[in-house]
Amino acid sequence: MSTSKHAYHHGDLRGALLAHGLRLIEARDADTLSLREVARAAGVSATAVYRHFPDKRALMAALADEGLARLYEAQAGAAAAAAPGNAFEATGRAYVHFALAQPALFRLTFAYPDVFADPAGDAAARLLHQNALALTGGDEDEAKLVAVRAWSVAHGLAMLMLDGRLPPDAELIDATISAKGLFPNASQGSNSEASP
Amino acid sequence: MSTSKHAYHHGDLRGALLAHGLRLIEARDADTLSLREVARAAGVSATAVYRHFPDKRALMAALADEGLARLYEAQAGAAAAAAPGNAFEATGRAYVHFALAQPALFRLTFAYPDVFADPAGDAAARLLHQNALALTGGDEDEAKLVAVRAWSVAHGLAMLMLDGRLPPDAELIDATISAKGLFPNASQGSNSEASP
DNA sequence: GTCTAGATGTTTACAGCGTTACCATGACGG
DNA sequence: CCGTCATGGTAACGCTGTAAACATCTAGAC
Repeated sequence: MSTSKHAYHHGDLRGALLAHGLRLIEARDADTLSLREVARAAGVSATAVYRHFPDKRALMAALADEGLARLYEAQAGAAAAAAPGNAFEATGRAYVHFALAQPALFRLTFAYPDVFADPAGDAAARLLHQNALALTGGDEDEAKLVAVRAWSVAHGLAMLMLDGRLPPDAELIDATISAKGLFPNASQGSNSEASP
Repeated sequence: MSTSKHAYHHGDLRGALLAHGLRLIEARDADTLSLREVARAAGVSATAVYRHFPDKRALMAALADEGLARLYEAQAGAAAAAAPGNAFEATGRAYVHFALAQPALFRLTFAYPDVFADPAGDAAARLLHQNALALTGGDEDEAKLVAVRAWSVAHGLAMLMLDGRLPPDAELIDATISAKGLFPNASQGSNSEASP
């Protein structure tokens, strides 16, 4: 564990590869990140990567893991900062804004299905489920459906905006991700400003 | 116009390339179609493609055009076959089912934003707008929002299923793409929801 | 009919990619 | 001190998209 800068052995090449990979993909629009480019950024030969990841897919999946974690953080932060009744909408807005802010990372996050047993994925799913449950007043079956719909709306809106099919306007996001518009007859429990 | 099998000049290489490209991409899961593979399938050298398309992107965009046309046909067919009140839901279901049936073509369709001035895109947008307008009872502003929401739900659900985030169940599609669930207070004017 | 110009095809080549086989270095346990 | 093994590098293979130069067929002018 030398951690010296000019060591033949890197010390923590795996971490360095992930860090450089994230740095590279954040300043990018499409997910055109190459294994060789990441190795180059880390100042290492391309084949050195294979000592830490079996193939490119594994490297990208690790980056996708980190992307999912950041997406969850953005959502959780937005939910915590929002008023109690607006937490669900806030997470949805944060989801789409995250996608627009870091398009390549967002795409990468969903391009690699290996993120199944990911803790961040679990946390995000839990947050979504809780929000849905609050909206349905405890109805489990209805909450599952609401969760799928909410996720689909946010994900679809993000994708269509990223793909240039819809204008990436903040107002359009707000209007689309609207609990009142999407789930008008929900939440006898915790709704704040229900229709009079 | 020889159309003989051994002609030096192909006759309609552009059309042949598109046909072979579509045939190849239909039997595929990811959008990993290469220009050289299409050329090989057409029995032609790779660089011959450049006499008909400026680069690979243009070839893929042309394939995406055809994909969009087929997606629209699937939707229009489903709308025509459905009962009058269920046309909107039917188009949404057809959208997701098309994505599941031809994942690579569906992905390709949205991966190339050059399909802006496409007639099929216009037709699909018109169909969506009409369906939304019927649901809102003529309210234009509300119809635009409903259209965006419906598109987002269908597109997001399709993408999440293609990416292995949601199980590709027909029942889940039916339950999610439900006009009663998504737009419960529709078809009666529905203007009790306007924002402040 | 012949000639010529342009459209359409081929061959060759180049740089970049992911990946494998093999070699080099150096950290660590005996 | 020395061997072993994790961790690095080099060379090479087949693939990709694409440019340059060359070949062939077609179409119109005379």
